[in-house]
Amino acid sequence: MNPLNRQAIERLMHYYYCIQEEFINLNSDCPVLSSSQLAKHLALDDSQVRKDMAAIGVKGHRHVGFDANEVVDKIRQSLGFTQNYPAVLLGAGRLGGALAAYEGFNTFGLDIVALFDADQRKIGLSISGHIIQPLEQLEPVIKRNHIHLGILTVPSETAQELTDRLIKAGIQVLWNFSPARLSVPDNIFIRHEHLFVGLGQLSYYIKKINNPES
Amino acid sequence: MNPLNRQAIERLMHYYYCIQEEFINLNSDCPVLSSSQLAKHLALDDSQVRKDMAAIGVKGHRHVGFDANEVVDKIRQSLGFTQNYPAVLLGAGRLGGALAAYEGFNTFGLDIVALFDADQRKIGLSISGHIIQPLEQLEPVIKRNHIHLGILTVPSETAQELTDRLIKAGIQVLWNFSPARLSVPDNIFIRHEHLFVGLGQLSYYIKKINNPES
DNA sequence: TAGATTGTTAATCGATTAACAATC
DNA sequence: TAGATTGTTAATCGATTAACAATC
Repeated sequence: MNPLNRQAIERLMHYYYCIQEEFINLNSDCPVLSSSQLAKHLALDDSQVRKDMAAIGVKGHRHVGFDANEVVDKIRQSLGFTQNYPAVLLGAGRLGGALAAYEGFNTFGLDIVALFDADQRKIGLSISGHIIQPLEQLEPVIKRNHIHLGILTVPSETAQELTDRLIKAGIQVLWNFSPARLSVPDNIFIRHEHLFVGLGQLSYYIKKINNPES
Repeated sequence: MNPLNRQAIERLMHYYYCIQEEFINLNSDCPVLSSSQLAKHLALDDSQVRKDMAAIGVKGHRHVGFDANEVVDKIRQSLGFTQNYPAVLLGAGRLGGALAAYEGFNTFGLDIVALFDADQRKIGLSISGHIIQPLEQLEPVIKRNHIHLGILTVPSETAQELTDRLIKAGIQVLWNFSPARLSVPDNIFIRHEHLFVGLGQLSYYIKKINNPES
């Protein structure tokens, strides 16, 4: 199977969410969707949808469409949701707490097994079933549980230092919510959720509302 | 001035953050940067940087580079950070609280003036100086303060309904943190922070670690 | 001056869209 | 069957990269 590029993975995620919301369990036990239906929901071209289906090995039925359950299964296989993967979360503030408490992520295989915080006063507190641990426990917990994924919801000042510790302890995939641009070795995969980037678009659009000609 | 596309705005935001971190106030009161320096920091091509500078009207100096302060100023003007813009935030949960409390957004002109929640028990509580108000106050607050931007950190079940109310009340720009795909009229700008999309990439990469050949 | 850097045009690249034969 | 839908190749489009003259 050819590797999936960034855009394809993003589209697959939208298909996955959309199909479960709109096509599954509505009024049929064998729901069917056509490429043009799905394309319309997500504002894509229908041949794009058919290419993506081919990329994950779903065969459609001419004159009928694709089997919605099969599409969902193949997306789960292609993106790896069939196996749960454990993660550590660093920074048990409001954002970290929100991520730890959000159950919707389970659907995608994510299993946050441990929370850490530098603030001594938070140690021992519990967020939706997880006890906040001190950073000294970071390395043993990662090794004991064979964890590959680290989630960073810490202030940008400590983000690089903690990233280095995570990588040293064996973490290979990072999900960064701090505004910091972190440097990591080539073999480490890092996804940044740089929320401030979105503000650029919002601000630009608001400026245009107030100032239509410029 | 030509309109800026999505990618250009995103790059400008990274320039803005990077320049303030790395170039300003280090050891000079007239800091200078070359397109290749900036490009290296952000893993871009240097001609891309020069094109972006041209797009926002910054003139470089041959043999020298660009004036860092001028670049920052022109980005602020181009994206509209020079004027603060007020916003309402709906959903004072952990994520909403994190956004309301994050001061870094002020740098980009964002000013969250009011928090709302459907939960009666939260009404009157305060998050970093903002009192949580009941949803009945939504329309009068938006109109009184001439607010254009609405931030949604509510569960996906109520997201569409609240979106409709916001638009009716005059909101033209939306920042959506719920996983819902919301339908809005063509003249409304909406930016989705669909965090679950990132999980697709993380999961796919973790699968490849465990399973390198496939 | 020579070397370095911008500014801009041309070339390349990759992703998206269009088209259409195959076929149920 | 006729109409609808897939599967796939070709065409288009837009963004990125390369190249290089201008010049401080």
